[in-house]
Amino acid sequence: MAVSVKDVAALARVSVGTVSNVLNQPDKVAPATVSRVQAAIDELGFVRNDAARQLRAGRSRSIGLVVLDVRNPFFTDIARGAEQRAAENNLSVLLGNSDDDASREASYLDLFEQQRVHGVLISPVDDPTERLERLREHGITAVLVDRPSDGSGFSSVSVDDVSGGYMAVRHLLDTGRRRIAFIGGPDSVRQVADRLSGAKRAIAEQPDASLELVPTTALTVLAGRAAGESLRERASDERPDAVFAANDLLAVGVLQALVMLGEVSVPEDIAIIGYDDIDFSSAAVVPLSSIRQPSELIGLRAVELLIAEVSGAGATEQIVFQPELVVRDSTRPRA
Amino acid sequence: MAVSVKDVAALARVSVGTVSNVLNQPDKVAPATVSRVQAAIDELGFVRNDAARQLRAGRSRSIGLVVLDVRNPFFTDIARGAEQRAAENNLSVLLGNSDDDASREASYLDLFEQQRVHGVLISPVDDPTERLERLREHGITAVLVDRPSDGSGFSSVSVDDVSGGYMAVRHLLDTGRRRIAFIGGPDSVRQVADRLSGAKRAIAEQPDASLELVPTTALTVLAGRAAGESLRERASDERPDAVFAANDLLAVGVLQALVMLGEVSVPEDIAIIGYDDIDFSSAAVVPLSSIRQPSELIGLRAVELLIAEVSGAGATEQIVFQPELVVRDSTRPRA
DNA sequence: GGGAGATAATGAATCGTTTCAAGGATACGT
DNA sequence: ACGTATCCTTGAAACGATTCATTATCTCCC
Repeated sequence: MAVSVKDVAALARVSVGTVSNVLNQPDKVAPATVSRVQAAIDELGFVRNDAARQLRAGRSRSIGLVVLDVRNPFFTDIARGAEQRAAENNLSVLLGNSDDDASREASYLDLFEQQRVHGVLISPVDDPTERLERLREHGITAVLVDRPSDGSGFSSVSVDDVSGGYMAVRHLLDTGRRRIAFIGGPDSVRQVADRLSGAKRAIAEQPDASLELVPTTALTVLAGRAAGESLRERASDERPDAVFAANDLLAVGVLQALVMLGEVSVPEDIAIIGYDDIDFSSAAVVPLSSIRQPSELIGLRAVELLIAEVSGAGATEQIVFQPELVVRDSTRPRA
Repeated sequence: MAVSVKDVAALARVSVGTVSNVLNQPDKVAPATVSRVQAAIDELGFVRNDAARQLRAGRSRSIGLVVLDVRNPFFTDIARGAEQRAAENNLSVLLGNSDDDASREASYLDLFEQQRVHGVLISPVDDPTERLERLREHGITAVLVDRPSDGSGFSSVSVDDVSGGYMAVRHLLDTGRRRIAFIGGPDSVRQVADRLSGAKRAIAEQPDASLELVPTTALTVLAGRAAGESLRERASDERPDAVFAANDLLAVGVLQALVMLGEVSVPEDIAIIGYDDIDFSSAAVVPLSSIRQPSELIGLRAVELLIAEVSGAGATEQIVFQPELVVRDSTRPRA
């Protein structure tokens, strides 16, 4: 049933070595032979066995990508960027979804290690240094995505989340808000912690402003809705006058909860700003202000760094993008 | 650098066969030996080489999944479902994104074939029968996802799109609309054609109703926005009074375009219903009515069918789910 | 004490490809 | 006619795990 180079070689009456050469370096083979072998390949419907190639090569032509949440368009955009650049280099991308769960993340890394992938791109849940060093010892390079490498000796492509957090809250303050709520969590997610820290810095510059923390257990629409409901249930004078959500999914959820029953209006009563600027932000009930990150570019660059590190001198590099404020209706100043 | 079973065997002073047995059937090995081998594995940091295993096994433990659009939450939900059931069976899922492009789809299938995947789940761009039959000849089973198999002899898990299209338009008619526009395309996408055909059937039941086609080139927010703008630019008496968009992404785009400038109001001037009921539908400018499909369940079932077909008698099975109407503000009847 | 039976461990063969040293054929220049 | 350079092709070794027929060791019982 399975057709191998041997069968092709037999039919074309050449050696297996020649078949392999036709496949990999046709210019080393006489034209007549090439076409004879090609004909045999077509006739038998031969398809290369990747496992055997990889075994010989010692490494696969796939890149493993582990993201925190496939349902977040920010990450699928990164994946698209990565995939594009990978394809240009004749590589493919294996997409793994850790769902913020360290054990799922670990099992993907195990899988990738067993597969002897070309390299790994990862937006880690916790501090991955130790695990990634083991990968490196085994000859697998890793590039951090959406997370700086903090001198841990890995290449990384990230966006300055502290600065993004600062921009978001600075914008809220500039438009006259003073009682800010930060909605996000868990803290263990680095991006959340950084955005919060930027937010705090902005608050510190404004003596009459205050920052309240509303923790969530996940960065999803659902968690946002829950947080939003907790705000809506408060007496109106105990509500914040602005919300900075740690990402757009949360912001969408918060928005939904606040506006649904018509008690609270956005942005009149409460302004909202999110993070990531996913496509849907502009299509929300009230178009959402947000902090934009160059997501596809992150994926592209990450693959580039990976390829450079694998094939080149092995030098690491850190890239940090600056985010960008996108203002929409949800943070319109009060009349 | 690379640690193989040989090294482990040497350190534990057993044969390679025994190491393999410890890995795969520890109960066949004396407890003392197991722990000695385990110790050696830990000390050396041995990691199995998947390529070698697969080569021997003749087939990998991955399932290839090709979807039409990773950015569409409907498909990532399917992927999540598939991944979950796969993981329970000690399989992993490779996610490929065809982006409605037949050549991308083909190159993923080539890749999966070279990888000798365990099986393929595919939501195909065109008619994949021929290609999938070649896969089958090579011993790779395929299950169609979000598409009935039409007697082509493959298992499939789909949702009755004709019925969904009918439900959508029937609902619009029931709420008093008569000049319906169907926005969607390209026709070559089977789901679009089926939903349209259901829509036509509903129209046929209502003599005073009319259906207009507004073709799009893709099923994305962007394409929807373009279509929506073309409607907005018309004189108000030439606009339809309801829109049925072939999926929610389109619907969101249409909504954006119509409502943005405030000229057209939804649902007063134009009602909108989408398809898929993605999370964002309920959070749109005007919460969108939609046709809900059990997306995660589709992924789960597809993997189940695949596993059954691969390991069992090879019998195929077709599953067809019925969609469900979800009514929200965007189709509220006019006062 | 010897044979039957159970239990463990062995090691060579195998999967399908790539690589590479070696060999063979051909043409060319002298 | 001979040496040499050029161009193709060959065939065996290697990658690393699994399998399985075989051998080794031990137990138990008559």
